[in-house]
Amino acid sequence: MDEDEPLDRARLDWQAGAIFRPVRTGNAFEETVERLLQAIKLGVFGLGDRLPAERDLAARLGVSRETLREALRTLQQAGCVEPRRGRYGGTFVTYRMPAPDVADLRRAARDLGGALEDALTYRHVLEVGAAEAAARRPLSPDQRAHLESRLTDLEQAPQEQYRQLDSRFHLAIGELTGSPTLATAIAEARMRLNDLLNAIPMLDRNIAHAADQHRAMVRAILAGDGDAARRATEEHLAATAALLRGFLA
Amino acid sequence: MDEDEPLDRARLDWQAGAIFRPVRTGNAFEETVERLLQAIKLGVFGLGDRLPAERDLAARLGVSRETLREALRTLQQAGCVEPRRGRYGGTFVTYRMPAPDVADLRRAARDLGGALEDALTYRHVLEVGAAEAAARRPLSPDQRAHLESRLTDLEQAPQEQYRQLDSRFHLAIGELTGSPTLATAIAEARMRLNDLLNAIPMLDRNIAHAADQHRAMVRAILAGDGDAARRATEEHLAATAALLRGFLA
DNA sequence: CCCCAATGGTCTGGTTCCGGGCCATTGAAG
DNA sequence: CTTCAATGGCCCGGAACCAGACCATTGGGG
Repeated sequence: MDEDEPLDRARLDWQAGAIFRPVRTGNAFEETVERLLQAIKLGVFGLGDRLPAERDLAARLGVSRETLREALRTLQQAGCVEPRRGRYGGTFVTYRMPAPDVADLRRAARDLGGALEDALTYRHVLEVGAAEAAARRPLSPDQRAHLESRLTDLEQAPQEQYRQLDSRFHLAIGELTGSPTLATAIAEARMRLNDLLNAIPMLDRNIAHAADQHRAMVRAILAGDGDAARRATEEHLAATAALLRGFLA
Repeated sequence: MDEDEPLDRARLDWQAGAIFRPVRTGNAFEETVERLLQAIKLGVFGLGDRLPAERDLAARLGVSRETLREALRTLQQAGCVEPRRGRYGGTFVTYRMPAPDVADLRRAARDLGGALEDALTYRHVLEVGAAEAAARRPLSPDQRAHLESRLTDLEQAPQEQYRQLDSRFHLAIGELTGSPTLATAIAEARMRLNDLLNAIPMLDRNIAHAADQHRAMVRAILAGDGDAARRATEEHLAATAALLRGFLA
């Protein structure tokens, strides 16, 4: 046994995490809270927007209405959301993004721990690959217009909404790949880094730099130039990652 | 409202699938069966291998022992697995891969439906990105040896085990990125295509071609040449995808 | 002014799932 | 030969979760 154990251990560690990872991540309630919170923080729903009706939302999330309501109640108590009754009522977003704070950033990074490099690698592979895939795809006029509109939304964004519109821009590229799975994975990767990205102070110089890179990405994608799209995205993500590491150092 | 509705719909469809996807996919039992079956089909556990003990496995899968046992019972009835009691007992794999069959392939593809292109895109982005990421990373002697050993295992594989060792080779590249999330995603992407890939008849010519590509990938990764790793992987995946589409046409 | 449809708010019965304890079986070690 | 530890086999009480029905509130349309 003393000779076989190390081999078995190695074999399991090898990819036990990849195959034998948990089937169910904790309880449905917590998962639902997290999902809604991220939807709001990613800017899918902005301040004052109405969430889908409870019955509808519960069905989309594959969770019972009771569980969803418990999650909404939690968000309400946290001041993120506010229910209104009656016809044309609903659940409305009241969340306002807190001002960036380097202390928050360091704390968030500490919480992530070793998962930071993991998340950065994951995001890099997904977003670079998605940009290239989108560029190599024939895009409809609607799709082209949609991408450009996301870009102009972002460029005209008031500082308060910048992060959320930035997320929406990047998620839009994922959508253009035509692979729902890929789009979902990009959203998930971004969710993991979201608290970190949101905590980065916004300097005019960095925003201007990012805007150039965003434009380069869009140009390459619309031109159908996969290599250029990949390079532009690599550059953009590298800049963001460097910025992040800078504030953490 | 008649004017806002279309917008709301579009807004939701936009990425409702990405953010508001189901929190829980069906019941724990079915999910567990699927996971175990895929672990076996991906070759993580070969014929005659012993699975981790029930208590251990249940903990890894984040599921109760009863639920796991129900899943194992199902696999046993399907002839995939066989329990043995007593110390040094356990649950042993009895699954043998069925011979490739084009009819199976077409049926599996029909079951996937439109998700086929989705899965292929997803896999392409992940595996190409992973190969590049692995190449750009400093690899320990152990890691280099591990990759080479996976390659030689594959090259010396008896036909019966070829598919499973092929999966293990590709998953090993994911591991080399140092990103558990990425490795997991690669495993998941491969799982989706697994039934399809397993149903492809194995022709000597194709296997020889694949072997060349595998060697090129390993060479590039070990040489730290990210561009070459990416190109070699792109070529390999394109060939596989073309083969697949060929049998479906 | 009244009605109605859509929404959030509440309750209940039933199912799944979990946590943990206990038993039965087996083969290696002493 | 006996002991013992690790394993699969079994069972139960409680918690989580679900499906669905019903109530309360609201604002627009008739």
